Amino acid sequence: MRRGFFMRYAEVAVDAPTGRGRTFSYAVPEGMDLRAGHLVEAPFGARRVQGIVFALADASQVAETKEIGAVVFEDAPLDDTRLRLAEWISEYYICSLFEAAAPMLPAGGRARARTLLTLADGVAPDAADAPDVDAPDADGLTPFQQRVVGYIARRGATGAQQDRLIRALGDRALASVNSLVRRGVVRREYSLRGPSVRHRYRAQISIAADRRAEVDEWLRDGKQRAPKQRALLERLRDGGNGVAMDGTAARKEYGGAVRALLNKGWLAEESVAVERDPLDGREFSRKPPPRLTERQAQIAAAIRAGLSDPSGRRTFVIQGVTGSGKTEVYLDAAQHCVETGRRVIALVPEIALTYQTIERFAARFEGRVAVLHSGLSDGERFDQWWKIRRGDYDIVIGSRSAVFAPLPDVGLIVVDEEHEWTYKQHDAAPRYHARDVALRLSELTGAAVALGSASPDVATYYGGLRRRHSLHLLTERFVDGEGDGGAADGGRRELPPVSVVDMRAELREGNSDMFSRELADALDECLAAGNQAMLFLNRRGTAAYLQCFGCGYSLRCRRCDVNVTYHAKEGRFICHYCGARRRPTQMCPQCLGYRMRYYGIGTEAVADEVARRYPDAGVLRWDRDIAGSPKAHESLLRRFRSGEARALVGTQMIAKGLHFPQVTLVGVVSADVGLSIPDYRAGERAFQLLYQVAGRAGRGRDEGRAIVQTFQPDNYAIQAAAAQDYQAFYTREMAHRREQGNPPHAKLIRLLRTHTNQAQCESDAMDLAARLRERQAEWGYADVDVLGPVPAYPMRLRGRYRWHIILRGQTPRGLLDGVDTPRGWVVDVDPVALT
DNA sequence: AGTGCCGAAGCC
DNA sequence: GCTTCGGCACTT
Repeated sequence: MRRGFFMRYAEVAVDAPTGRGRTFSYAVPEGMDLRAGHLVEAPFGARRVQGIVFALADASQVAETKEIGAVVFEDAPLDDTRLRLAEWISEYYICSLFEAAAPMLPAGGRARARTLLTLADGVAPDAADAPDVDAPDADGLTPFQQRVVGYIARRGATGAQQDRLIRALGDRALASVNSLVRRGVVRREYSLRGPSVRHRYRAQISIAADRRAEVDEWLRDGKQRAPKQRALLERLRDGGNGVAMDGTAARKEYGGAVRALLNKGWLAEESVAVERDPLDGREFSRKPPPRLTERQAQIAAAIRAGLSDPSGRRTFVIQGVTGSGKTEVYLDAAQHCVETGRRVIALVPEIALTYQTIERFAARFEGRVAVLHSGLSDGERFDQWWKIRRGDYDIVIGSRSAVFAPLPDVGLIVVDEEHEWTYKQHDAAPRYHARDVALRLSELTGAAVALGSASPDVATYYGGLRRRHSLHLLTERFVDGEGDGGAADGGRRELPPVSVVDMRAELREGNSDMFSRELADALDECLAAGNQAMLFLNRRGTAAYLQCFGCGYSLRCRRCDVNVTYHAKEGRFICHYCGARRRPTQMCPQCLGYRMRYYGIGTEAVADEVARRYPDAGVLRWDRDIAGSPKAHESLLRRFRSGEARALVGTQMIAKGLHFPQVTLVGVVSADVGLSIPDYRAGERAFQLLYQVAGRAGRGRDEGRAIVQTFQPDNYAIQAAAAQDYQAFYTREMAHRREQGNPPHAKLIRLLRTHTNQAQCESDAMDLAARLRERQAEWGYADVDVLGPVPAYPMRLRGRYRWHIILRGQTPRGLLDGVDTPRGWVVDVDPVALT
């Protein structure tokens, strides 16, 4: 958009906790070339903050405006489509417009304002050296204010960051700081650092275009001295037209000759952006696209049709069992999309676990694929971002946040394993679901969306049955050498038989081992035959908890209201919520007796047990403790695939997307973890996990089997997973959802209050719930339930108490219209878990 | 998020 | 009648 004479004002979403959709008017300085989508810096109150220009206008909201301070990147990071998308996110997920747009900025582009605190001149830091003394000192500071001064004093001349101080000393430290600043004891300063990442440039020299003739003539005349200048010029000339050399290298080699020629004007030097590309130099084996099966071809044709007719339904749900070749369908659709001149975003739940999928995209579209993942350096991500925006790639593949990639002309969005919970961001605003953002992006751009899963989210499947989406089944499963199926020349394969073992019966009959007799026998047989086995358990560590046999006390985290899990290798108890470590204790801290016992098992214990029983099998453990980085993943993957290790013990990580042809036995050591948590989606979660785990067996030439151990053999989710029957699960689950009025029959919004003080937390939650109920009565929102407040689980996390209110109904959002989120509250729309 | 303002509570 | 604290509205 060109800024006309009248466009003297900009509507800017500032990086401050404003209400949803809100912008502030700023004057555009004379001569500033400002457009919608620009990232700017602007004064806001006493501070300077970043902002995003959403519109230019010839009038302002207020009489007096301040001026935009600076434009951060010359090119506007957000295009019109993304501005509209941010508006929707702000409204739908109830967050500020800036928060909504922030994930669409180039990596490292967002610069947080920092508040620095220093002691004012003349304040003796030693006045606060004894922070725990109760009596007020000569300065008249309260003991707590002394602690604050002490904290700042310890940071010295550099100053203390206010947000860190508040994290260290608690919320009330802010009030003390305010009072200390007012009294002149503490000085407060603000800083807004620029983006942490910039384009990397290198100097490049070449013969100046307009002096070429002169240079040629000088070189022809063989008599001149200055041999270095001559050598450099000859090299640049003979390299062909417009040949250039790196400036630094040239100076190193030719010394002063460079400077001399630049001064003479015969050489030109310019800055060229250096590209940092993580896939550069990696090779992918390129295979011709396989012939699609009849079923795959039908689905591919439907998507192709959807790609060329954006007026029809263009969301395609592909329910395909593990190994049925969904990826081939994605690849075909992607190819068609690229051939028609549009681009593709492919989302995968977790890069490290879906590396095979990425490799297949990279191989099919060599050199045209950008991979976005957390393992990249900021610089790599930054450069990728701008290249994607320029249209240098046809395909962007990445996890959740890749849905915000600045790809021009998006024609297709693939969401692989669409049911995965990692697609929902729950820990920071915007609390978006990447699949739902993709659907919205599709509405804005006309792009088609392919949602693939073996066990779709019941809400997605419901959308398919209601014909909101186009629903397709891929039921045949194929044996193949490598990758996620699809080879038409492979043989058909039935799903592996799954048996459910009742662990209560096992106990009654005197077997208290972690393995039932059936699983133990199957392991013997599998390993003796030289095959591989995978054992699954949804808990890391060795023992689930340590409890006193005398008084019932169990060892808990100091900052969270949960038991801590024992990790034998480290010899420590670890809190799985905050990571805090505790030493083991033999004496009960409560009754001072010596009867502490270890209860429950984790992956570490299972791996140890397998290693004890089968010393020669080679046991690998695969969970978050082991596989922290993508490198570690790859190395584990290689060791298991090569057959060097024949047993793999792990958490849900091993259930996802990986393909091991030699695995003939999958054992679920305990299917029960997480099944009894108070969450309406517990059943769905258990089903998805078990369904996937069981599907891991028998993907090669040998038959496979799966054994599920459980204390709840009658649970519908476990039974349906064992029967590998999605329909059965769906029917039962939907009946429950309907009965209880839960999604997809209603929408949920979760309001979470956290506070270091338990009573304050609870009473704030009570107050808000009461206000909402009043509002509900007044406005007549009879179809919205205000549930709670109740303590969230865990009730305390990282030292903060947690209470929440759940809004449930057809339009729960209406109750929050015009309500700004109070401080200390988190709003989560469509929460993925109610814990 | 930071800040100024206002009323309530604390202090002499 | 004075100061301090905590909640609240405003920032363009």
